[in-house]
Amino acid sequence: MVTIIDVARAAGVSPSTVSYVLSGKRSISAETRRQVEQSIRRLGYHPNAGARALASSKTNVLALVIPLRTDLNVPVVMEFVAAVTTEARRHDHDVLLVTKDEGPGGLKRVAGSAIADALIVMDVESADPRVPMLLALDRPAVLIGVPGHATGLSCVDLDFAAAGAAAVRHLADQGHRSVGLVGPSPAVYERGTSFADRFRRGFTETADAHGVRHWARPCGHSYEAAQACLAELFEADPGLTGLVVQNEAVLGPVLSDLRHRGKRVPEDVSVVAICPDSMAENHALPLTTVSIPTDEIGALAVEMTIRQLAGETTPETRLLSPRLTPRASTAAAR
Amino acid sequence: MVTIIDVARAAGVSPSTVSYVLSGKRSISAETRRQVEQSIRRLGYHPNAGARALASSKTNVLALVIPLRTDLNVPVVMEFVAAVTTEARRHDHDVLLVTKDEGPGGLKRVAGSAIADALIVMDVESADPRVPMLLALDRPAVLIGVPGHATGLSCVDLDFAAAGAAAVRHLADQGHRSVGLVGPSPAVYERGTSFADRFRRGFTETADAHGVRHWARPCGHSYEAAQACLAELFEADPGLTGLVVQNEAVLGPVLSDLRHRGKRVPEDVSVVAICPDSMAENHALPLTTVSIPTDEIGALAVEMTIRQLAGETTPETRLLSPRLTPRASTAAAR
DNA sequence: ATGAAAGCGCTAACAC
DNA sequence: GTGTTAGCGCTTTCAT
Repeated sequence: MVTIIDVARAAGVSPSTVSYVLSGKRSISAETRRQVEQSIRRLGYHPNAGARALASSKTNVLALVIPLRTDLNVPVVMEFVAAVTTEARRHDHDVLLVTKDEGPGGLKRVAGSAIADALIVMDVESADPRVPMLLALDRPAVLIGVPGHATGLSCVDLDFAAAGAAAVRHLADQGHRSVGLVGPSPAVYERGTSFADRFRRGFTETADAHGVRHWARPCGHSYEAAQACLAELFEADPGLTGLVVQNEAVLGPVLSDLRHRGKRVPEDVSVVAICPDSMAENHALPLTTVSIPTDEIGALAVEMTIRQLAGETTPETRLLSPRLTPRASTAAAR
Repeated sequence: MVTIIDVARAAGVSPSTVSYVLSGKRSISAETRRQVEQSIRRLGYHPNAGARALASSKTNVLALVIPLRTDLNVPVVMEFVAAVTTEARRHDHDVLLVTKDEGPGGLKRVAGSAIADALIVMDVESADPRVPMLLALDRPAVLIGVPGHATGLSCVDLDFAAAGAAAVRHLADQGHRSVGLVGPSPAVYERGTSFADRFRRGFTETADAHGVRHWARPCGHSYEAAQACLAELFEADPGLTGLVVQNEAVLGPVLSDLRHRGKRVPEDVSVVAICPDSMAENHALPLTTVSIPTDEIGALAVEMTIRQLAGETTPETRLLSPRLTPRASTAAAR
């Protein structure tokens, strides 16, 4: 193994000089820098992460806590993971994966063993035991999603209330007078994952404000669940002409069940999907969406984490404004 | 921060004794162990990962290299990530994420900085520049998937040739005389990701062996691509009655396009899907599958890695036997 | 602008 | 069965 001492010897300088060339924390003569950099390259030197962490108390690693459940949209989770990892590298950090099923203990383990400098936590629930743990840990931390009530932790998320509102407004503007929401699975509501409630609130309030009749139903991830959900919605109002689907996993089933019912999209029913844009364009019919900007959210989470690591201390909650992209699945009500 | 010295003092023993209690590397009297364990708990001690890594040259971290591309099945990738992470924890290891786009340099960085003890690499291509790098690195490494030709690296994967064979055999046994393969996207074939070729070979050879006519086509991830793919297949043989879909992303589109063509499943066309079981059961029609056992593959990859870390040195390639589960999407040919 | 040296917290000989 | 101690490779004062 090549150490900093090998490099120092080869360059004819002291180890500390090599360290300073690497960190840029003090000025180095051009000639020395050249020598050192050349030796580093020639020897193929890489600073030892453990030694560095021990000496500096910084690992340059961010822990990312991901949900394992399948009642969430797996591809969406994967997009977050990719976005966070990519952005972390951009800031010279690595990402350590922690699974949600480790619970608060997992966070404690990571913080206690100083294996990561900060934590990014996904899929936070309303009374999530990890929130008090994060507070107690007193490490830089950012939540992707927001817990039920303010906690003093930094959060990033799509403004789901505004997203729900945008979806309904789009339909209302097109003359729809009765709309249905195909929501996330019941389990998501039950454990109080707030994005579901926030979205439904935006949906409901905006529909009320526009005098639009509205029904909201959770929906499991199977075809049968989607079928049952639509059955309920159309039973509640056979005249329903607008559908908002906040459950990307059943987009396919919803669209085919509509077909079975003899409802054409968008002639008979307009459909707005809430999902990443990448998932809206590969359907038989390109879907009007309120997009979930996973890249932006992931990148922002990392930026906020890095800023906390740099000393910024006041927690902030950033809710990104939704963007609705009209495509072929919505049209004016007849 | 609580250090091993604090624990030692509290327990009235030396630091090394605490270390040995933790590692179990020498015998400790019951009483001493009790004292130490109690102090550890009382003080909330966690060994510092950096210090440990520095002193022992072991990080207890596995690097997992994941593809970011979307021409692979994202949910499948996510399942691997989850399986690897879960199994790693079972062996007291953590997982560090590295993205494929870092290329060979990423592997070098991870190995060079000793930030992980071993590497697990997904989505290996036929002339993958990461293979020679892995060989040069001389660290424990396991590939999920197999490169074009033997490399001296350990590999785990589904036996895709056998999977292709099983799918065709199932159809042939039901009396189908002409079958089509909806394959992964062209890009997957182009970069020589071998699972696609191995599957197609199993498909082709088995069809030949059974005297079954066969056509294979790659298929992009959009609805249009699926439509075009089926158009080509049915143009090649309008009498086609068996379809093998090795592209989970277009399962929905394929099924709806079949409907548009007036082909009922399974009355007119039988469909076998290659995908994780979790993805086969949520369709309008439960699908006959050859399942991709992501959990097993991921867990096995970790086990093989851990075994290498324990000193096992001979590389091995493990191809898991496919399992076909008949469901409602296949039936006897009329 | 550079060097010397004291740790960072732990493991693993080496003692007894 | 337990204690002592020399590093592991780096960062960062403190000197000059």
